[in-house]
Formats: sequence, structure tokens, C-alpha cells
Amino acid sequence: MTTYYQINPKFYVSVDCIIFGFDEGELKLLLLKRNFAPAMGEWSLMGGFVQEDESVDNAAKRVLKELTGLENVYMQQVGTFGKVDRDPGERVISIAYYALINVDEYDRELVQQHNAYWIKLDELPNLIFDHPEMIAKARELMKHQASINPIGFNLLPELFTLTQLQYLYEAIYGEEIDKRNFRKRVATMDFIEKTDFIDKTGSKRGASLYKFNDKAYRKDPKFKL
Amino acid sequence: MTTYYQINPKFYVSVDCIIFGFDEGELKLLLLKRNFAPAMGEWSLMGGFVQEDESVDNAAKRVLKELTGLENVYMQQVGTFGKVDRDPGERVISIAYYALINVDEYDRELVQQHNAYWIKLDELPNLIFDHPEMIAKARELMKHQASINPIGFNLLPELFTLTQLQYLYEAIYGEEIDKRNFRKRVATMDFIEKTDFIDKTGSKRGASLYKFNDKAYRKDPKFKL
DNA sequence: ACAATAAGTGTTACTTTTACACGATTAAAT
DNA sequence: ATTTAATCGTGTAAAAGTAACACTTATTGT
Repeated sequence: MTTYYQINPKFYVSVDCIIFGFDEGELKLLLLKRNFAPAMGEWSLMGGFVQEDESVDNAAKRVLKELTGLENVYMQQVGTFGKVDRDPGERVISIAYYALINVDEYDRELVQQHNAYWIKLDELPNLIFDHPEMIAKARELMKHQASINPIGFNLLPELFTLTQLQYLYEAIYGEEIDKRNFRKRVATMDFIEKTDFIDKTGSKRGASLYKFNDKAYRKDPKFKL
Repeated sequence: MTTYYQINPKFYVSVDCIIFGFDEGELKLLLLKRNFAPAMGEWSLMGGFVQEDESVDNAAKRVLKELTGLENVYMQQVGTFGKVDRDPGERVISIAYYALINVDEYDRELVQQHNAYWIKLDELPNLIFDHPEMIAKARELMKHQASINPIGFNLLPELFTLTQLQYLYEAIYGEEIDKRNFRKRVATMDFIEKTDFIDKTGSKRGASLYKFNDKAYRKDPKFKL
């Protein structure tokens, strides 16, 4: 079409996914022990190259689906990493996204095929390239967004106890939260609804199960935890 | 080197700059009335293509310098815009950055050569492509960052009155601020230092001029306005 | 029946935020 | 010389929000 663009160089563009899960009271990331080139044998985020026919956002969704089988997952762009030598093989500009998934629901077979494992956030191995920087930025961003938007529920099953919710937020913030103050705040948010179901697995007494009501949230979207 | 990458497509990658200035009590953006292709005659952000030998961040700095002559400017990445058809001419993936500059200091001749003008934020013209979306996101991000980091001072001259500082934050937040409460908060931040200079241009009485002391800030980096 | 375990529940002190009005100073006009 | 006009600079009190803190309840397993 125009000749305007042609004097400029073109680049490989990739996406990298920081996939958060919440399991056994801890935040974890789904990481690849690479059994493919480049950097075979090393740990990395799940990534892939943007293709001609897809937006960058859709590339991130595709890459997440390739690993987990999941669609309609909450994802957020973290930032673009564009140092000249960030990938020692070739120049690649990469856009990082984070995803919040429920660890009960992903496709275990696909994950195994990719040689991916859930690793606790405080036990991360060495990772290739600038992936540690991507993770650090994703963590900060997720922490901030989770404090003012009800996105944490993406990490929980549909029904959850208040104790589970509190442990999740303690993991996100990296600090303990007072139980009574936490429950007081939850009580102000009508979209966190008590159900008639009881969870008996966590205690002898049993704990009420709650659910997040998205429709009620959108009527009065005020969230703070 | 490896053949691993070669099956993947490459893309033009550009940067677009949302350049904020503060003048006559209002926030403004430096926008181009394009006298070049494509979209000649229309309004746009200042942009440019990433080159082989520069990081994406450095491309943004270069593009800002091409228009304003300024270096060492506060810039922040806003996000990456990667829809397939966002540029109708060719597929271009663009990374938006915002910059905060002091309107007393840019190179007026360069700006004139580029046919660029300062436009009030609430009087923006129609802009090409997804530039309005970039601006909206930059504004939100800048507002948030300016509330918790002392970056607003980049928009002011080295010496400023408290009234100027207040008007700046009113412009950033889009709402009025109580004068006494504002000054009380400023008084808690020792790195906003009163100087012996008096500004007589704004009032008959004269107002003390203050300056931001970066070294003092770094000793006790707590900012909130 | 009692021991063990997690669930559930209010009050008080403290901190932060908000609302609000007038005298001081000086240049310019009369 | 006096008045006018304009912005600068200052404190208090009420309200809202946040933080600290400990015991009873319900149930299962021994």
C-alpha cells in the first residue's frame, strides 16, 4: 500500500504469561521447565509469538489456552519489555500479561505435555531473560488491582469460605489480616453473598460458603479489601 | 543463529508520546497537526518507529527529543496497543508513553517545524487511530501515579508557589481542593521546601516560592497529595 | 463427656479526612 | 494620603475510617 512504512525495521513480537493460581493457602505461578529451544532445560514463563491475524491481546489469550485449555480468563497487560538484548538469540519485543486462574479447572494433560509446574511465589527458580522482572511487575500490579477490584475471586472456586478468602488476600498482600476487621469489610459488600451451603472439610464445625455475585457488584461497584 | 524464530512473522513497532504540560492553570497535550503521510491534515500524537539499535524505551525518548529537544524527561510506559487494524495502512503495534514536561523549556522551533500545538485536555480535537484511547489511559495512569509519587513537579518550573502547586493538582484530579487542607498536607512533606524568593507576579502581596528537594525526598519518600 | 479445632462475633481507641472564614499584605487607583 | 482590590496565609472541630483486641459456638473424634 503506502511506501511510508517500508524504511523501518520489523520485529518479532511475543507475549509472556504470568499465570497466578491459589492453592493450599499460597499463591503459585505456572512455569515451564523448557523441553524445547531456546534455553532448553531452563525455567521460563509460558510465551509465544504474535501472529499476523491476531491482536496482541488475543495472542496472550491463545498462549494461555495452549497451556491450560482455559478461555475467558481474567488477563491484564503488565507491560512491554523491549531492551535490544533481552533475548540473546534474536531481537524480540515481548508484552507481558498476567492471568488469574482457578487451580481446580485447568487441563492437567496439556500442562504436563508442556512440562509446566505450579511453583510457590516465594520459591521461584532462576528464570530466563527478563522474566523475573516481568513477574515482579505483574505481582505489584496484581496486588494493586486486587485491592480495588474484585478480581481475586478468579483465583477461588465458585463457592468459598471467608477463611479461604482471607488467606487469599493475605497471600496477595504478603501480610496477615485481622479476622474481625476483614469480615466487617466483607459484610459491607453485598455482592459477596452467603449461600446455604456449608463446607465441612476445613473444620469440624463447618463454615458457610459464599459466592461472588457479579451482577450485584455491577449495581454498586465499590470494592476494597 | 537459531532457526527457531524464523517461522514467526515480524511487525512494525512504534511508540506514541502523550506529552503533558501545565500552562495557565490547565493541563495541555502537545499534539501534531500532521503535515506528512499517513493521515495528513489530521491530529495525532507524536510517534515514531522503533529502530534496530534502540530499546523501546529509548525509542520513546528519541521521539520526544525529536519534537521538543528535551532529554532526561520523566516518561512512563502506558501500554501496548496491538489490534490488527488499529493502523489502517499497515499492521503496526504501538507502545504508548506519557511524558511530563515544563512548558517553559522546550524547543519552540522544533515544535513549530513539526506543526505541533499545545491543546487543553478538555478541548482535544478528533485524533487518528486509537490515540484517544491511549490518551485516556495515560491520563488515568498519570493521575494515579501523581497522587503517590512526586512527579507533578516535572510540570512546574523549579520555583513555584503553593497556589500554583494546588492548581496543578486540581487540574490533575479534575476537582477543587481545599486550600487549608492542601497546605497542611504540603507542610508534612519536608522535601517541599520554602525558599527566600517571593513571586510578585501573581499577587500584590507576593507569595513564597517553594522548590522540590529530591535528595530530601529520597531520605523519606512518603508522598501523598 | 471431654478434648480439639476452626468459625463466628463488638467495642474502643486512634488516626485521618473533611468542612469551614477571616485578617494580612501590598500595588494600583483615586 | 486614603481607599480599593486581589491574593496570601493560617487553626479548629466534627466526622469518618482504620486498627487493636479475646472469647463463645458448633461439631467431630476419642
